[in-house]
Amino acid sequence: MVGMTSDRPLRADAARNRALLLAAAEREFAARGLDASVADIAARAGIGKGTVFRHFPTKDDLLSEVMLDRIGALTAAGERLTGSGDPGAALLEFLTLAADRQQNADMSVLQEAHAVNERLTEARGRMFTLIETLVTRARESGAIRADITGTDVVLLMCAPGHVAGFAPPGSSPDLWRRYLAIIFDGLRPAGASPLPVDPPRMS
Amino acid sequence: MVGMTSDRPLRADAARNRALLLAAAEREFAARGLDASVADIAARAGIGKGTVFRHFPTKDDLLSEVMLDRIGALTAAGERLTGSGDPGAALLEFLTLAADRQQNADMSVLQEAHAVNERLTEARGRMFTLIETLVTRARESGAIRADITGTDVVLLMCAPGHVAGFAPPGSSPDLWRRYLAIIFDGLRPAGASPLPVDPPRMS
DNA sequence: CCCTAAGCGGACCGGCCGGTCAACTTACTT
DNA sequence: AAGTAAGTTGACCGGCCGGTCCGCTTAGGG
Repeated sequence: MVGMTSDRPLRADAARNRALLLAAAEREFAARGLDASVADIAARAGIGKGTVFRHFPTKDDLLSEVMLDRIGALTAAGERLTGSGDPGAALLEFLTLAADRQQNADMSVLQEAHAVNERLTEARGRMFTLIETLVTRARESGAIRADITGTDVVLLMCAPGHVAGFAPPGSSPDLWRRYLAIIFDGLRPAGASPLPVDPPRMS
Repeated sequence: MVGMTSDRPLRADAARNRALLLAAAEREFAARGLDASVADIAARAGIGKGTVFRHFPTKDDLLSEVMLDRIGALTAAGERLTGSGDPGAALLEFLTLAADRQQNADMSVLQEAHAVNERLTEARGRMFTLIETLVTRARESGAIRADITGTDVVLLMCAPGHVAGFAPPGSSPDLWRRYLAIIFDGLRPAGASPLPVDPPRMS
């Protein structure tokens, strides 16, 4: 019996604290990346540090759970787009959703993938498959150039948020949209120059 | 008398150690970013940790010196390109040099600019001016679209290395060239879509 | 209402890291 | 060759962080 998670239902206060904790962790990781400390997360949630470790045996487990939520939501939204009549617009919409996450560049934490949590890698795989589908359709419809692969898009999807993160503090919180537009233009067939290196293969 | 650095010439062994230290720091920062520890840098250089702090009062000062070297070399190379007859190619060549730095994504450390070292901000400013020049000429020659500013390029210049850094371990060390080509295509006039947000203003 | 197990929390531990220091070594001067 | 200032070094310090633990609180069933 490996992997059984639900022994019994959570007590009411525990469930509330767990939700507070996850929300706080999401905000804290978004703001400070992997350097966010467990103590700070606990403080932001208004609970004790020990309680964090009661809910998640490890900081990495907490991070995994947060990422799982995000990836799940993004994948679900993306899957709803696969039926769109305009594959190019669908891919752009998906990338917009992916880069949005309140202009944080931390979704990239996903890609580092230190925690090899089983459920997380599975969710990752599901999202990669989705992206492959969106990219294939966009490619076949002529919306993006022929030599772009799903892996390319996986690697590029967090770049707008990351790039915009370097802007000086006063800048528009929507700046990532500017760089998404530029990068997506680079994926279009118009005026495409030949690409010098083969795309990587994802594990 | 503020800013006088050269009281007297360094002793021979001290000069040698300083060079070893800077080389080791460059490699270590490139490999592990800001998380590189002073002890590891010292070990890589084959010197004691105390010696590091004799040469640089602070880890940030050491980092600043390394960045200063890099920015200086890159700026010098870039200034040699401003005379080129093909402004578009000159900009692309500059971006290639910038992203190259052995495919490390850590040049971005520059942009975070925690250390407000006076010389470093000056070097930064000189490089920004250079980039502005290269971009203006490329824009006026029609090599890149009209709505791209120097600031855009400053923010985008490290993206290829950063993006390629997420690729699985076995990938080509030249993968950044692929993403530089894609992003640069996004800067070209052909098939450009209107940009949704104004560019930021650099301090 | 009361009992108990589930949940909570903060003091505590070991390890790491940036930075200091005083004892030791070594390159240059005369 | 000898003196000395410059340079080196590793033990050491304080602070932070992930993770543990045990005494306390409280939800919720009977």
